[in-house]
Amino acid sequence: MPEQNNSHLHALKVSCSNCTLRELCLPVGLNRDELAQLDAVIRQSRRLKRGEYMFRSGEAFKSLFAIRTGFFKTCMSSQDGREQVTGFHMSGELLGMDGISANVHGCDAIALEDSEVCELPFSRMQSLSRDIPSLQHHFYRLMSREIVRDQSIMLLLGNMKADERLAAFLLNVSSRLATRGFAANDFILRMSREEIGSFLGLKLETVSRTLSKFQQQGWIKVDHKHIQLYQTDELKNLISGCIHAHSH
Amino acid sequence: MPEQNNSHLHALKVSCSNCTLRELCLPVGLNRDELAQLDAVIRQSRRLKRGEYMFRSGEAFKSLFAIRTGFFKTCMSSQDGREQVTGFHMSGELLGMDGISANVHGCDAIALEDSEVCELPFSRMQSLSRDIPSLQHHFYRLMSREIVRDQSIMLLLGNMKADERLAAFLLNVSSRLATRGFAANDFILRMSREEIGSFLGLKLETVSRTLSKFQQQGWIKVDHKHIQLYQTDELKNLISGCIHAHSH
DNA sequence: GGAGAAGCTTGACGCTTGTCAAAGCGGGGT
DNA sequence: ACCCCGCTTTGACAAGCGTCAAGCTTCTCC
Repeated sequence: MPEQNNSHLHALKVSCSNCTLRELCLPVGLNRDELAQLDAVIRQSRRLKRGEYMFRSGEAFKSLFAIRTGFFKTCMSSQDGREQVTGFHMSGELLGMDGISANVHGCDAIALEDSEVCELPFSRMQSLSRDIPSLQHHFYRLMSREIVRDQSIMLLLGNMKADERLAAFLLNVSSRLATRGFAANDFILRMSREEIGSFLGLKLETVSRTLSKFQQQGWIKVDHKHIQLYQTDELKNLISGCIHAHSH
Repeated sequence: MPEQNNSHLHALKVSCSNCTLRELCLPVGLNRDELAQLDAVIRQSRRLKRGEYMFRSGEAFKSLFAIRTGFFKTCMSSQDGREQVTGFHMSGELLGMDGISANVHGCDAIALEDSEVCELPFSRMQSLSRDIPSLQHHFYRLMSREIVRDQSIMLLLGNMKADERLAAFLLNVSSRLATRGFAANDFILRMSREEIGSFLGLKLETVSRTLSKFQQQGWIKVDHKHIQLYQTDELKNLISGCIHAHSH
């Protein structure tokens, strides 16, 4: 249900100009000189092992982080210990935008596999985006995209049943992997059943049961974290009714 | 649960410079000349009657809208007709930021009472914010605030029980009204039970029953849309466990 | 002012999902 | 290589919320 297009690459195109290279940035419309300025701002990338924090809720906000490689979850925790996963994030995505409003990070970002990120000091990106209009516009669009993503998750949590949520989740993961050149119908989940459940507003047992149900119906194959999608049409059918429709 | 501070006034301070006046803008740090530029960009305000659309999902995105007076809901509708309310919005709040990413509005915005809005043509705000750094920063913060708000609603929809959701909702409305100088413990709801339920991921009957339950316990008084809060402490107790806590 | 529609409340019932429990499997670390 | 711990699966049961239905109040429009 959340973004099923290839647009997350835009973040990659900006963030990895000093590594994954020039041509990735061109779509943003930067010239050679502007690229050099951008390179100068991006800090050396940081490597994180599985389980490490990219940032924590409550920490001072100084930078945005772009995922170069790897996989992350973001989550908030409540006073009584419950934690809610607010998103799963793959290469090319930009994290930390919720920290801008109060100059404090609003969630934890934790690596679910060994990962590599670029740090973008926000104040310098801000002044740079004054000089490079297309960069400014790009940032507005990225933040807007995050708003759209969050709202489609609100729709999922507010309207959909357990099997619809799982179907939407699997299709979302599948399409995002495909965008990055991985197999769309055969992948390894990097997160636990509990983390999936937390993200989808379900208990881990419900996640497990629903996956088993999908398997019994021949729609997917589940081997622990290894998922294969056999009949994506059936999954799409499940959520066809609850998908967002423009009114015109 | 969503924003319980006075920061929504920031949008007002920007948007209403040509009406609600100068001093409201100063906190953003604009000088006389910059204010004049801003005034020139803001279009004459528009009046809307109850039930009218400020914008519709699918329409071309050209402007953001600041609510000067009145009350709005934003909602998305799915193909099978179900609609989900994604937010309720009061004076001073800025709407339409989800349209930036795709140049298309992503939700409907509908007046729940006669209202008045300022239109901010986005491309002109964008170029103006290049010349006025504090305005640029202000916009980033407003968008970030929207992300934070959406994520706290995700937390509500993913983790909380019906009575916790209602308590969080009532306290949120109360605090936002107080911020605007209205009574915090005695107010008229502008939306129906069904709209509340849609926003909170509940059915209207559950909303009604839960309000009745609160009333039986002496915590509130319900007379249709007229709500009085008698024991906000009890409501706060309900949600104290599920409120967001920084990890440090 | 009256009639109809829309919104609200309340009850009875059932389904979906959460809770508790037990057992199996797999993976990571020593 | 082995062991232990954590993750997953599955079952039985309970509860919370949704569904259906009826009756009531309030608002709107003529």
